Amino acid sequence: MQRSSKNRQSILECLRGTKEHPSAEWIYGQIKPKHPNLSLATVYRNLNQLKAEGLVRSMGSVDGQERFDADMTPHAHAICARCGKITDVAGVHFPEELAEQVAAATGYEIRRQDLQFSGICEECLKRSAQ
Amino acid sequence: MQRSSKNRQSILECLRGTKEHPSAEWIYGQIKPKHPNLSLATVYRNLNQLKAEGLVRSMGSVDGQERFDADMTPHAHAICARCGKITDVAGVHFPEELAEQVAAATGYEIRRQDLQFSGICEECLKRSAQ
DNA sequence: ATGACTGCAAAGACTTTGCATCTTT
DNA sequence: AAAGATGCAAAGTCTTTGCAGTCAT
Repeated sequence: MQRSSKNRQSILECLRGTKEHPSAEWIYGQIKPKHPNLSLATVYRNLNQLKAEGLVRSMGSVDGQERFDADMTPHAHAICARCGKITDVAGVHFPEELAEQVAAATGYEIRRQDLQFSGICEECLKRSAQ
Repeated sequence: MQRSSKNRQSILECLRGTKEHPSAEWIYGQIKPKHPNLSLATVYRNLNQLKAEGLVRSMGSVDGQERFDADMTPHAHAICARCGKITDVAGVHFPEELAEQVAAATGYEIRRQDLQFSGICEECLKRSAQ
């Protein structure tokens, strides 16, 4: 049986309190100052556990690092191909019936759908304009 | 300037000739028998190069391995969370105007959009039904 | 007490890189 | 001959794991 753990709690709170869609290491960097003997392995272990519990999901890897999100509501993302930033996109909804179409076409039992846009973010555009 | 290379050629053909959305290692395994002194590093190097040229794209990582696709036409994918298989989904089109909405909402210059479904594939469903 | 959680260091897995050699132009 | 491409082995990254000690129940 699972117990309560301050580390796991902090990790979840950290993830819920940011829009960074961060990597394990970023989370570690945030929490470490307050819990000086936290280790990176614990962050990885807890992220995997939270993922298995469905409290957190993986956004896939950007530049070789897995990125996480605690916002489990369906929403689209935009990823900057240059700096790796991940931005939530509000107000873009994909029709629910798509999942059924896909299930019919592929035989899959669909559990999740992700709509991901990739391009260059506003800051990177400005930076390269100069 | 770039030169022609049998290795790169083979890798591209391999990728174009399969629906596996394979990893570097899978491609290596396919080509190695015909080119016995091919090295895995070369596969990685060429995949990166092909990616930079826009002839190949990355599907993101599945179980820690990056997966590639040479089909550059917009299409949706279904990924099996159990076995990692990636299946093309035909006939599911996302409205083009979405990209514009996203650009307006985020300030990004959108270059690509990916629609990804994840769930359990037909074979895995059968397997677990027994 | 028991089983879960943790830190640390070591191990693992995937990918990249340095370098000498071989190819293509 | 010059610039790319390659093989091999070594190095790098990110992530997981083994183990002994700690903590929650």
